[in-house]
Amino acid sequence: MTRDRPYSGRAPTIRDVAAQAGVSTATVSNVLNASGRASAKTEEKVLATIAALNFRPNGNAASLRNRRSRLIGLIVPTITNAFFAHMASALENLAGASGYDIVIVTSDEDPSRERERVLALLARQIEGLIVYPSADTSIGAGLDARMLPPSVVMDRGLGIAGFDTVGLDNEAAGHMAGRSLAELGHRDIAVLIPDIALAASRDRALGAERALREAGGRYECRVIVAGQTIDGARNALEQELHRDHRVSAVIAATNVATLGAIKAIQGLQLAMPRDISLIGFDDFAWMTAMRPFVSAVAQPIDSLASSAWDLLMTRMAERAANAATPAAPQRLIFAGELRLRESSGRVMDTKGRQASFPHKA
Amino acid sequence: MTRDRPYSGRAPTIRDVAAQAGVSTATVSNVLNASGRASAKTEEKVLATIAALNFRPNGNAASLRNRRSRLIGLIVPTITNAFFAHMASALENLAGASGYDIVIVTSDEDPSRERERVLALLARQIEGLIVYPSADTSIGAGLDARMLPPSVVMDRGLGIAGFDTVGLDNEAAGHMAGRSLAELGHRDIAVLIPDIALAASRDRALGAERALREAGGRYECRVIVAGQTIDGARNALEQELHRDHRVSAVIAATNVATLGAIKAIQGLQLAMPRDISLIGFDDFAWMTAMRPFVSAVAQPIDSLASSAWDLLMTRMAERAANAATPAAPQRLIFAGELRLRESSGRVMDTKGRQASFPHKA
DNA sequence: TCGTTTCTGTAAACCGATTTAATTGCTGCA
DNA sequence: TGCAGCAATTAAATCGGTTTACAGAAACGA
Repeated sequence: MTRDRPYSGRAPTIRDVAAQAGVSTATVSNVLNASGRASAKTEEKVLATIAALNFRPNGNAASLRNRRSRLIGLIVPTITNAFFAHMASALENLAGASGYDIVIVTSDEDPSRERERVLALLARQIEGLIVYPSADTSIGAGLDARMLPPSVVMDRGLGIAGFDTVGLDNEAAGHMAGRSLAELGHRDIAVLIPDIALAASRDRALGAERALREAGGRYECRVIVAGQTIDGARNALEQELHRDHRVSAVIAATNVATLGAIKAIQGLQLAMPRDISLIGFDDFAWMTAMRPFVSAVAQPIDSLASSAWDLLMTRMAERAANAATPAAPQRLIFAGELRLRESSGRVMDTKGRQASFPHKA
Repeated sequence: MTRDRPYSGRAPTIRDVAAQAGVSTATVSNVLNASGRASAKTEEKVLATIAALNFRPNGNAASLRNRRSRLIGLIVPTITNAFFAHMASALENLAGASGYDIVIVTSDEDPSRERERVLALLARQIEGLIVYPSADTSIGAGLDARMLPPSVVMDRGLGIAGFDTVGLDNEAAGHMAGRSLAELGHRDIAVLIPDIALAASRDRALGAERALREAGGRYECRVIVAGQTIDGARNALEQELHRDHRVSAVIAATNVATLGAIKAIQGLQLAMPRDISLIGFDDFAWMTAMRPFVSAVAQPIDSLASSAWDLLMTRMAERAANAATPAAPQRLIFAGELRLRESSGRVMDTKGRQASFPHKA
């Protein structure tokens, strides 16, 4: 035998509690919601039966009646990327403090999957949505603001009209990295980005290029589109470094690209910053666990999260108040922070490096 | 002006569709659920109005009536730990394939918070639960199997009675690492674990010690309890290495501890594996991005996830069938895989290392 | 031709909570 | 004594779907 009673049919409902306590369901509901409508004596009695029956209200039923799910959707490309994991965690904390739950879903960078996931969230009656869109042009492959609850778009889709937006100043962040390298004498830079179609990536590359341009003289800024995987980034950079021996510095525009770049550089037996400099993006613990410590542009995750949250709450309040004229969509842009460490340094001549390539060219 | 219509009151319901299409709600429901009960002509008509009104069913209402939420809860200590993020991702994929959604909540290693989160999940009528408990003795600080939907306990709580369990063979995994080090001649080993109260940690340490014991002769296996943070692990190991100069190898029992250990070793200017050997746990991309590549015991995340999922589905089917005598709880244990890389090597005498400590002792 | 299936379709109950409007029973006061 | 005012309580409607039980019509078999 495994348990005293097999599985005791249904969970108790508010009706069971009411019957047992000898009151109406309305009264039970009142004490549940602490509306102060019940007398102390009744309240005590009801509370006692609730405890005795081990009753817990069915949130779905309440949600149906209330039209309030206390649920916020968060859609990210993948939760295995540390940046999104940290963002999710920050948002979860903010949500918890306001009595909301967050349901995280992943799009795998696929707009049609994103659409499907968003639709699933809608069916669950989410009250708000925070999205890292997988494409810049729309949420969920063309879902309209009218079909969505209050939503804020993060980072990538800075251009999607009609939505509040929060993100990094990507152009400036790229510029920061580029300028730092330019000041160290680098004029031949490769920028590793996941996807040319993503404005965030593109802007980081554009910023880097502007920095080189502003430095004056000749320069070459090679943008390498490397996909969303570590190995993709690694292979793309390895090929590039084989092809062009003049590249003396790399900017990796995401944390995934940063890892790929490091692997490529290690694999080629190049030393940072002697043979090649690297500035990565996002800043996680492993970046200061390896030698050399890797320089990187950090995103202010907590600020991004809390302003996204505030924006969302404001918008939800507005809609709840049934505002006739909603405020114009806001756009909050945060600066990245360049954390200069050991992987980026003064440019050296690259003869030594060329010698280390055993191939014909 | 912002939009043509302000915010058009309520979303359309199945009643709106029924009225507009000139049928009953039952018929609409039938075509929604493709029960084949409607004629082709009616179905077409209904589908057309659904599209015209942009109707999407309220999942909460369906869920209330069906007693099926298609929701599975997953509770992990923190989603920012790469191991849990990967586990969550694997589970999400499995769930998606079966038409379930997963809602991930975090306990922050705090049993009372865990309880609160589980209760919130219950209120949302989850049909199943997968838990990495924050303490070994129970789920949600004492929640009883009778109060929970079908649940599987992961890894840490291998001892919680009455639940299906899947996890790593922690003792064997620790033994693997310990034996490898013993074969390389190490006899003084430190094992960095997050928490002595967690059986998983303890077992890894115990396994390591057994390996040393079996190697014969004198040995010292020092278990260092270092908490759940990278810096905690780092500080604890730094202190230990200062205190005891004979320690020639470290086993870091989690990925967090591994990162902390690397930082400590780097900070002390020790070289791996010359001055000290390291075997970490869990295996993520950054472990092969740094030099030396770090040796580690990898967990078979996909196998763990899919057997947890299968177990859960089986149990849910059993309960749905209202089985009088549920099958006895299962316990699935998987072997870890030791990936020997560069951070662990033959023991050397430690004179050189002692010289690198500038302190008095 | 009549009884029996088979198809389509619907009215109404139902899931489990919340909320509104009404009711009951007191207390207080003129 | 009569009635307003208030506190405590409840019956019933409601949220938006699904499902059951039943009805009418068409098809079928003998």
